[in-house]
Amino acid sequence: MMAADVWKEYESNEISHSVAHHLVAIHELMGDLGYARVSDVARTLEITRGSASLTLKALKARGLVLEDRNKFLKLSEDGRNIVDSVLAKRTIVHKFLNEVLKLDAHQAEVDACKVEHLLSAKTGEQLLHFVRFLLSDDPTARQFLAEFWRKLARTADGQWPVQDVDQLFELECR
Amino acid sequence: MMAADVWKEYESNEISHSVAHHLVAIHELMGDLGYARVSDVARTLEITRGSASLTLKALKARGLVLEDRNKFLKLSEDGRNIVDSVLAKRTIVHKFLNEVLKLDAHQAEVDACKVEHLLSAKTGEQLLHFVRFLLSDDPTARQFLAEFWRKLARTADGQWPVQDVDQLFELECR
DNA sequence: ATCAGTTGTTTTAGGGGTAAAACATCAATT
DNA sequence: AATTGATGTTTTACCCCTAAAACAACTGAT
Repeated sequence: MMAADVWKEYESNEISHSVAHHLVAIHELMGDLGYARVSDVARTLEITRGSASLTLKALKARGLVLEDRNKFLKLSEDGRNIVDSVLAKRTIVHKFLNEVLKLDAHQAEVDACKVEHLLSAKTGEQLLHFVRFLLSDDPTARQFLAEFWRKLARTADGQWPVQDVDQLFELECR
Repeated sequence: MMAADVWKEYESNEISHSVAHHLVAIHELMGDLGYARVSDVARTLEITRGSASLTLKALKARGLVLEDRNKFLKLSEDGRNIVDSVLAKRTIVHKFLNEVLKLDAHQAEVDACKVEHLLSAKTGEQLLHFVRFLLSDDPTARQFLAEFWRKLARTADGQWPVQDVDQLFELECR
């Protein structure tokens, strides 16, 4: 059985999906336009200015977003750190899903987007090491990937979701 | 830039974290006690009966949970399918994080719990194939894992989050 | 100087999820 | 029969996120 403190950590996540994307939007706008205002964030995320205004007000109060005398926004040091960790996880998860598991780019993007802000730093770090080695030119890695993809190509899909997991890994939970 | 229809899919997820755990709780209670009432679910999840009552009322309305004449709950066919897919993803993600990436069991449990209901079926399926082969007795897989773990052991941690990702994978987004 | 468009904000409202409290039912104990 | 405990529900309220609408302020064009 899963302890309640485990599943309840989900809601107590310091950084929500929405907040992550507001911060990333500011980061990208700074790169693209050189500035970021409430309207720019709203347009980027395709939400109303009112909604962006409220969320960004909260982020200013949390010290993740700073504001100009002229209402121009930028990330604080803390905000930048969050964006860095989120984008790093997004990148590595996308790479793993797309280039290793061979999911199409759109599905990889959607799934990476869903989990990027939820994975722990340690998980992101280990996944980075793993994917880095997996996609390196190390002959062991190359041979393994070639063999995996070969087997994958001959696998008939369709037995998902669960019966397989039970057979292959002795499962106590069913 | 990430299109808004991608990041907005998060909220439009058919099955929320909370709902997933209510359904799984019923599943587990059926296995443990042979029955599941509102109070049992509330006790399992460590939330109030009132909160569980409201959520489960919604799940009954959605046809995922069925109710006895005596207020005893059980999963519908749809509810069972959701539980199966969620538990399958939880299991395979946990196995990957713990047995491949060598995260400790608790961290693996927390991270798996956070993403289990968000991953697409296709991602779960591919991950299953991947982990199955990776942990099989195939010599290519065994050699690869041994080499990865050997390299991992000599890696000094701490360069997370992001500078590394940039160097290793030419990144357009920063 | 006026008018239109853009921008930022607040207010109001709704959905999801939760807690706290009040309430009604029911069963077992006395 | 009366009390106690467990159970299920509703109400109220709060937090997060969003939309819609109204409002104020600023900018630019005429």
